[in-house]
Amino acid sequence: MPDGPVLAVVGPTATGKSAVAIEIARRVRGEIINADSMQLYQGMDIGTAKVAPVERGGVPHHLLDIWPVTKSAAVAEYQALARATIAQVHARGHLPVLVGGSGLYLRGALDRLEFPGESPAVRARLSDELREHGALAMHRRLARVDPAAAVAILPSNGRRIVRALEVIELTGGPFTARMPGFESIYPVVHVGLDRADLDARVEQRVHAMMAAGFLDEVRSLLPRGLRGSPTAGKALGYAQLLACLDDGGGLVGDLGAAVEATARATRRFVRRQRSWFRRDPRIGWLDAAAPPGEVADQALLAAAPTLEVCGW
RNA sequence: GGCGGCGUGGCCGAGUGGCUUAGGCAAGGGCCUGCAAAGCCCUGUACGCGGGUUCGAUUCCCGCCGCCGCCU
Repeated sequence: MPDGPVLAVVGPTATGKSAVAIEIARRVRGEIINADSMQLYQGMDIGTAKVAPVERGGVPHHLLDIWPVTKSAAVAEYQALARATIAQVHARGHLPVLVGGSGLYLRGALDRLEFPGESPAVRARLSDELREHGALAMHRRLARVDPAAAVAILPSNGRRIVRALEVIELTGGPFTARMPGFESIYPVVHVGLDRADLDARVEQRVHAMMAAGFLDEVRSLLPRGLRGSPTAGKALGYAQLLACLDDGGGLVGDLGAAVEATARATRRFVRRQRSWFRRDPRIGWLDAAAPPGEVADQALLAAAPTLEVCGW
């Protein structure tokens, strides 16, 4: 008996994935599983465009608000959680609908991907060394212990060099810097959403977020340790707004400039997301400019053969 | 009308008589196995117009146009 099917709704931010996913879930008794690395955090609602409970249309949502803002995100951990959640949804006889724009998280959940271990202590030490000696020196070291990895990782990419050295030190084996092929462990239907007017929507959305109290949200996260948190504090908008606030929540920066910077950074992010998803041949793209209900119908039409094979 | 300054690639902004001609931002493309809304890489021959000087001008000279400031 094959595993149950999974529907993945992917694509760049601000494209309307959440609404479409809810429409899909309503039609097929689906349950939504978040695949957005930042919506995993508690208290980050407005800035991550998290769907409010009342707007979820009675559809169960999983893996939202599971981490405190201070926690450093971890794909491997997410992978385990996502797979466990998928199994639970299957057990209920429902369709898991994975929604999000975090490419690596999506692949971690759905694809044959295994993450080697991590050690905060080793990582911290290597990061210190990186700061002290620079990326080039670290890259030379990597070249000595794992020439293949050194070839795959650019000498300027300190972060990946550190991770490679960390894995090598932990496992004693070489670091595989190559992503495996696109091979899912479930029968997955990948639905990609995109639209031509994204830049304008991003601009609009940032302003809407500000009007909805984004700044106060960031303020409220100050005592919870948002500033200086390794992952959450670097999220789009949060980083820019944080720079405008002192530790007491007082406004010390140019808010207008921060908003513009956020919109710009988001546009750049959209480009990176497109470049990531573009090369995944499994994704079937739909124009998200149509109403969510229609897009959902199209998505289910595309998914029908796979669902049928799985006995849906 | 006079005097002075300016006019550089989408924007900002250095600079130079020739040595493929800064930099930043924006934009586009790409990479990506544990911070991934992160991190990293690649891509721009432009000097207002017309003459002149010169082997050679975006850089010097003259004129014109435009902008800015001051003066009358």
